Amino acid sequence: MLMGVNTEELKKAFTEFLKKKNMKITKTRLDLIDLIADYNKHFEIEELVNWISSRTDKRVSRSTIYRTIKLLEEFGAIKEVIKKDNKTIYEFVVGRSHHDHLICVECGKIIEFVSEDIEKLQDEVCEAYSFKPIHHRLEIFGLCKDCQEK
Amino acid sequence: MLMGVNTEELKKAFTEFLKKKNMKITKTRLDLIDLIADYNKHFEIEELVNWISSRTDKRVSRSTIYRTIKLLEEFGAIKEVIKKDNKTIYEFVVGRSHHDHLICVECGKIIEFVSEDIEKLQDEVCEAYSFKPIHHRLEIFGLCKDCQEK
DNA sequence: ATGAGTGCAAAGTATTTGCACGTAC
DNA sequence: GTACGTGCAAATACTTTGCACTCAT
Repeated sequence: MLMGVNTEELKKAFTEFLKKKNMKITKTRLDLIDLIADYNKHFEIEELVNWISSRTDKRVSRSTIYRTIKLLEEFGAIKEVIKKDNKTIYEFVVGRSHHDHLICVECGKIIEFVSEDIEKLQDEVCEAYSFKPIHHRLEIFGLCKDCQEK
Repeated sequence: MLMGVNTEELKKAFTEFLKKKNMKITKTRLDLIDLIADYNKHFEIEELVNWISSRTDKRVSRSTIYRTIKLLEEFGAIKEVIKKDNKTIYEFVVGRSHHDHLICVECGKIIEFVSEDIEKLQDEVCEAYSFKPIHHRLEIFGLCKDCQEK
């Protein structure tokens, strides 16, 4: 374990989640939580697959990664945060407050930002339409400071 | 032509755009503008392809639709507004002010909304990070009024 | 006349699925 | 022991591309 997220608690919560769905608590599923927590940054599935297959300790197949990613999304541990070039960029969201992203179209850099005010306005919009929000995604594409200067 | 957008002016502008890029002004490219304007709602490419192939007057192949959609996006006549289930939903944006979307995860309904305040806050965020925004996409997924009641 | 555009079929990506085998319970 | 989970390879879905023919200039 390289970082600060307490995966033990998380794995316990995921175990409960799986039990409620009458699904089995497997080593592979719990391992994947450790792996993603270890990876500790935004990821595309292909990237995660390659990174995991380069490890010798824990191994999870591509199909199981896809299957488990879906479960973890439903569970709420990860989110699809950016859709770009027909790829999905995921993020491990446990222990982090909600934020959105600035994405540089030139170099691909991802900048996270938090705006309570934007969140609040979104809630107001939803209320105005009697819409019950579940999740949202705000992507601002543009040029980062460095790429503007080039 | 079924609706209010003046495609003649739009086609003229697109012609200029193509000239500047040293690309040819073809019947197919201009036809596609009419077709999308005619379609007059959010669309997925597959949907547009089927609708176009059901017409007898103008026909454009799937490959050319993909190729021209990219050009029209660069030109600014259409936008990728929603990414859902690994599909892209486009929108014809000519003559319309910028807006974002509430998407019902149950029935798929799309509700458009405008919030000047959210736009303004986004600009402030960008400024704070010296980020030059080009376009953005805000998708709020949740349950529409009808689906909440069910 | 010439090179870019188009349509078709084939190839590429990303993701899902069927099936035989393994594992949780 | 039984049913669900996993890994593999095959299938699917969406998008792009190579090529021969066509059309804009």
